[in-house]
Amino acid sequence: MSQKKYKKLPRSFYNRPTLDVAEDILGKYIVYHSPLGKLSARIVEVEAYIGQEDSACHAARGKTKRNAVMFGKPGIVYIYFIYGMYHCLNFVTEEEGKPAALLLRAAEPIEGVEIMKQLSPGEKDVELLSGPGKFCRSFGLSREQNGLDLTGSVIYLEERSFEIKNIKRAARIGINTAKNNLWRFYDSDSKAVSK
DNA sequence: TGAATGATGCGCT
DNA sequence: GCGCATCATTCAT
Repeated sequence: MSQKKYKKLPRSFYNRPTLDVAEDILGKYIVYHSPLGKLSARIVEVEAYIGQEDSACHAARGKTKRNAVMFGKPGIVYIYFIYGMYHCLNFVTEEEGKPAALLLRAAEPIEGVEIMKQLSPGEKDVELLSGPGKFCRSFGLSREQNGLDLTGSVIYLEERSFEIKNIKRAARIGINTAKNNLWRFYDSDSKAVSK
């Protein structure tokens, strides 16, 4: 299977202020070599969660077993279980010791669409990844993938093009505190943004 | 078409 | 126990 060699994003991409990474990550491609086959998608929506200054962040009240990877190196995957049936995928940002991450909320399916449909039966293509819980379900991600390194070969981000994005900012969804922080970033041109 | 609600497990007070 | 970085379904307007 020959194809163009794309640039895998290095750890330095994640080792920056989280809000900067949030803007830059829109339009990037996430690639996951799952047990079922290769999956990829174009990122169109993320939210920032930034440790100390953010009461809505899981890490705001200190390090625990659950949020430990947020305190570690940038460029690591943080996956947690929520509402008894869903998982959410995050990318750890900022230097080691400073807990911060980006929640991947939505993406457009690119490769492995048939596998995603198998994991999320009955969904229309554009809805397969249009929400954080749906993304993890369609990608087959769970806590077993927590802590994976984005600079490895299993899951990583790629730069594939420099297309124009129409980036909008808004308040985060499903959050009760720190509503004044407009830390949800999304591409308003995309039909795959969450509801 | 928008608001309310049930499903369901786990981490924290 | 309670609340949660969700989603699909039900019910009311």
